[in-house]
Amino acid sequence: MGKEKVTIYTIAEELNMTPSMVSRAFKPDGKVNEKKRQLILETAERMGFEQNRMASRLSMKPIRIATLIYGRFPGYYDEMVRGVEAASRDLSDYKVTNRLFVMPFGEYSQEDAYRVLDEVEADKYDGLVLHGLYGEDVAQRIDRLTDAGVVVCTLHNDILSCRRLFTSMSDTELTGSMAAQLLSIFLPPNRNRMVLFSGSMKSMVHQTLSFSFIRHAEERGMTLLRHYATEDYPERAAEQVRDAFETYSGIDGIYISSANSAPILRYLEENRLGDRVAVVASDVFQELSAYMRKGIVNATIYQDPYRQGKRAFEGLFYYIADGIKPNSYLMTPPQIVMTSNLSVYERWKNDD
Amino acid sequence: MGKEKVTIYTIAEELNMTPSMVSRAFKPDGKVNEKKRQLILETAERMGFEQNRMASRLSMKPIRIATLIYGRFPGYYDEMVRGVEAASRDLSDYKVTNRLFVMPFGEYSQEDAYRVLDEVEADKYDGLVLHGLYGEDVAQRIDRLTDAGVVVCTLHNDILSCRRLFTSMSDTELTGSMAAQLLSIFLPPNRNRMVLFSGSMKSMVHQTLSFSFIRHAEERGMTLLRHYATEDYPERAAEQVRDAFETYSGIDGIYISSANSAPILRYLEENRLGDRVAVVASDVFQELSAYMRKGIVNATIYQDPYRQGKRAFEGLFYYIADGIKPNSYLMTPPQIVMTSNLSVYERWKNDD
DNA sequence: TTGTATGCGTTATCAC
DNA sequence: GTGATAACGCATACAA
Repeated sequence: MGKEKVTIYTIAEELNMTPSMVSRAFKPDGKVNEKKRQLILETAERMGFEQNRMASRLSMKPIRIATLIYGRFPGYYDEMVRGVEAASRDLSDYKVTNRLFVMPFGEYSQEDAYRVLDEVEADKYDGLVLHGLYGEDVAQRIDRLTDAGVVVCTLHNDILSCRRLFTSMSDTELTGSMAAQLLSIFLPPNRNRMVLFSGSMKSMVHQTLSFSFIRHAEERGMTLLRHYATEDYPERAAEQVRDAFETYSGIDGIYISSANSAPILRYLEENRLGDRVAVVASDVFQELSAYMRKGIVNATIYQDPYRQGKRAFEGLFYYIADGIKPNSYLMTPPQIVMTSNLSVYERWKNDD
Repeated sequence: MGKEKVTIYTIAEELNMTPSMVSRAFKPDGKVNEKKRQLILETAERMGFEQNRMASRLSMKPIRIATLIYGRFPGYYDEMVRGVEAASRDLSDYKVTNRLFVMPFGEYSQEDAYRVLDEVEADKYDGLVLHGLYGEDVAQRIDRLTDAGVVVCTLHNDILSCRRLFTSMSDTELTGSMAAQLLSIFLPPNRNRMVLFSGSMKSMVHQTLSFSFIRHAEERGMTLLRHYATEDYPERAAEQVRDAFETYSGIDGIYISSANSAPILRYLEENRLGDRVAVVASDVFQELSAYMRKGIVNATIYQDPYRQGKRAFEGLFYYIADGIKPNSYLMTPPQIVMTSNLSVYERWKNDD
């Protein structure tokens, strides 16, 4: 079994060619006689050659990626940032670097964010991970970046009709279905009237999520009393939950499909509705943890922002470095969290 | 911000030394004047030097790791193997190779497995991932391997009182607690009598798992009628489930903490107990999937054997390559699976 | 199109 | 201890 390591030298020797010849044969645009290329590729295959991407990248110029996070909920986008940074660290030996711009929604204006895009374009970065920017303007900017040679991927949200390479997001269709099943489990026997609090209907993510939930909830025989779009504004959510309980007498369950759950849960606590109403929430952050432990929230659906961020950066790198085109959507499966496994997801306590 | 890449050359130049000097300063046993070493380390820190492990590994000799899987349930150990292979692939650029020995329990004897250990020792592998071997003999063999310079980690199960470096396994304490909560949720109202079917009590894994479950179940007010240890034998499980329902009249719930669930579920189906008895099972494999879809199983706890395998190999590599000592236990958190998210875990359908 | 020479960042070897 | 020099495996500018 004494199989020697097979390199481009081994192959070159076997074929009486030079190593550079072999090297070039693997680059799609390398200048090589097509016949020889075929020959090289075949014998490489036969000899069990495996490119050492390490040595390869070592002799190539560094890859520069920028990450712009225009985030709403710190507990959420912090995790995405951690994921991006983890990927960047894991791949740093391949000479990729990440330039990170974290701009919380309240502290920075949209103009500030656009200025970063300018910089990314001017500095000719190789790739961009983009989160939290929406709308037609952004679509155009992304196309401009793409034309300038910057590969763009969006994180957590997609931006339609533009030439971003892919989107790394949570599987919203799946999330809706899981939420429906969870809520149906926690609903009191023979009771099935519930309310949905979602994010903004201008966002694709929340659209598909809401749609999926409603569909699956109906399949399970639940009745949707009302769908409130909180638009990610806490005050809005506070008003709406009050409205809900004033308008409808028998609310048995609530699904909060965005991270904007605190005002709603506070209302439930203050009005001692905790064990009368089944609640399924989204994500895991400090405030929510507390409500879970108090028994206000029965379960929550963790969207794994860490993994979303990680996969975004990785996808970008593998495309830029190796030309491996990822699927248009990298869907990260969400996970079910209840009190028994809550500690696993309280990342601010762990240090892994 | 035009920070040049800082390499050992940059540092050497700064200090009027040679690159070799700098390189040696980072190796604990490198021959360097202690004062100079300090100086080098400090300026490296100051200049923001980051070792390129890629270039480093490139000039070092390959690392050889062997993986021995003496597995019981194909659906389970196949996933572990996939995880090990994924890690091996991801790290292959660092010149690590994996020699894989998969020996199904029925087809191979313990002697066959021991022979592999001999080979690993004789061939002076750098590391070994070991799964499915138990007992005092193995402990001694592991110590011998360790003395011979082979770093050993165990996968899925620990082996006590031996000098294995670490164990990669699922978090059994957590699993027990999750199982208890899940079962309590699915139990019919005001009913709480349940039975536990576990693996062998000779195995640490199943001991702590059972113990954790029983403790948490009691905390939640459930009554354990009986604890059967199926010893991983299907026939045994079949007998025991019959015995259980003949002996106890009001069984409300069942937790099956091992992968040996098929005979039990078949019994439930044949006797139309599906919607009278709440069932929480373990892992995800084809047969179980079917029972979930039929409504016999309410939920299952996925132990993520893929990740367990991946982390085992990675841990070994990082220790051998960089001397980074992992925790004694790498605990992989289990995940909750119900019909709505079942498809995510049906790996035999997916090809990621 | 093909070959040569050089570089990528680090370690190992072997003189000094 | 210290300093040259040759690897490691591959890509590429440049010459042929």
